[in-house]
Order: sequence, then structure tokens, then C-alpha cells
Amino acid sequence: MNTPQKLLQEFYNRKVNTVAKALLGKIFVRKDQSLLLSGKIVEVEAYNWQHDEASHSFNGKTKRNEVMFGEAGHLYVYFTYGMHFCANVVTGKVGFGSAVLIRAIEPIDGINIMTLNRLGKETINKKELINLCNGPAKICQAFGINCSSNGINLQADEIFIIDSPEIKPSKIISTTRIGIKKSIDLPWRYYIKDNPFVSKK
DNA sequence: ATCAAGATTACCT
DNA sequence: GGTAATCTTGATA
Repeated sequence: MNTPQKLLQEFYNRKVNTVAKALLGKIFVRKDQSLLLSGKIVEVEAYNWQHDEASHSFNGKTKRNEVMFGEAGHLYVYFTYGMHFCANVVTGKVGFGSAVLIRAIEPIDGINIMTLNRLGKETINKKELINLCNGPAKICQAFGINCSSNGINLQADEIFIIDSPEIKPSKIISTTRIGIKKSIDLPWRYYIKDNPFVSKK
């Protein structure tokens, strides 16, 4: 049996749409001493620097988005709507400001902890399980991710992504992105076909 | 200094 | 389907 392999720098250091599709099916992991939380990435969105007005990086580097302009393979976490965090994986060359938003995860390990983080209780029914990580802010709440994780290196042991067999192109659906008002026509949202943990059809 | 918008979610009808 | 919650950031003056 092969040892699970952490994704390396070279995986992230490619074009954002390539990385976005490649991230589908991979295992997102948060480790903190005895704490182990993980789940399969089933939905993502790509945000680019050029020709993408919806991207935080479109108007250039600021204090908020500087991680996006840094090295690939780091985590960009931002706070929005006065109450939510969203997590992104930085991709491509330094200075290009591109990242992949993690939009939905199928929970695997630590479901009891995620349930506690999200719902304030330990038991969960089937419907609540489906709704546990099917949205970018829900993932951060379930995994306990906040701005203190902004900029961390995914090669380290706190938060990282483990390799897993590639999803076949025929199983990847590409649609327009959700919740944006600019560049709404770009088909840069990708999700795994027929997976019940995807946020929206 | 002021202000509007926001890569969302939960709860209402 | 509609909207309140809630506050940081970035743009403009």
C-alpha cells in the first residue's frame, strides 16, 4: 500500500485552471497535534489576475491580497461579509496573483469535530452531513480556519493536500462561478459530476 | 474621514 | 425567492 503523498510545490506552480481541475478529488487535511480533519475536494473556482475582474487580485497587490501574489502552494484566507472566511490555494508564478477557491468538501476524518465547529453539537443526520462543508465559508468554519492561517505554506504539517487518483475529464463539470457580479461569464467553476456534496448544480 | 461593496450563509415567506 | 447579519477593506475626498 502506498503512503499518502503530500502535493508538492510543482503541483501548484502551474496555470490556475489546470491546478483547479487537478485539485478535484484530492484530500484536504488540517492537522493540529491530536486533531485530524480531512475531506475530499469536490468543488473549486479559479481566480486569475489578468482578464478576471472578479478576482481580488485584479486591481493589483494590496495588503489584503498580497498572499495571492506570492509563491504557489500557500494558503490565501480572506474575511468577508463581516462574518465569513474563505480559503484559497495560491497557484502559478510569483507576481501573477492567481488562486483556487475551495468551494466544497466531502468530509472524511473528524466529522464529529467539524459538526461541533459548525453546529455546536456532536450528533449529525444525513442532511446535516451533506450541508457540513458544501460552501467556502462552511469549510473554514468546519475546519476551524481563520485569518491566522493566511499565508501558511501547504508543504508544512498544519494544513496540506494529499494526492489522490485524478478525476477523469468526463467527470468534471465546468460552469460559471457563484456569488460574483463581474466577469460572470467565465466558466471557471469546476466540480465532480454527481457528487452530492457539491454546493450547487 | 467617510462610505459602499463584498468569491456567504441562514432563515424567512 | 428574498434578505438580514455584520465588519473589513479599498477607493475616494
